[in-house]
Amino acid sequence: MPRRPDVSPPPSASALRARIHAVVRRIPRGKVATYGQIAALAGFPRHARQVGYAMRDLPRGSDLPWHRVLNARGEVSPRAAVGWEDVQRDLLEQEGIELARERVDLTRYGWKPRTGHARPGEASAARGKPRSTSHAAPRRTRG
DNA sequence: GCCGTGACAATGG
DNA sequence: ACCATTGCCACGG
Repeated sequence: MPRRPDVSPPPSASALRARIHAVVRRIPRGKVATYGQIAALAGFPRHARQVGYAMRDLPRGSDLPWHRVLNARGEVSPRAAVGWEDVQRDLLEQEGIELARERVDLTRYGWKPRTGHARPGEASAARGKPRSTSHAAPRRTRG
């Protein structure tokens, strides 16, 4: 067997990254999700930061809707390369997502993937609740 | 294998 | 509501 793993397919993307990508890809147009939310949905709670790195390492021209990922406050997170923050905001508005004072109202544009059976009406009730943004499992704190 | 870094998050003042 | 501090974790040098 001739040499093999010369340029082997180093997933380069750990299972974690692959998982993150899969979740980000599911964010519907016109909606946004937070880093912590993505991490939790990917099955890795408290790995919000890793989501940020995964986004940062995305190749230019990626088909992932990376612009729909915001921080827990509904803001565009600052990154190393300046200038892209405006690009992200543009992409968001392009989808009809409003930014009030550089901020997106998560209660309105936040993506709520069906986890179980959320009834309508509960949504309005949830508004104003001190949601820990940790989603699903409060486990521990911070993350 | 230890140390510093970082597209995050929660808490307290 | 804003700012500073603390906690968490994978990754790279």
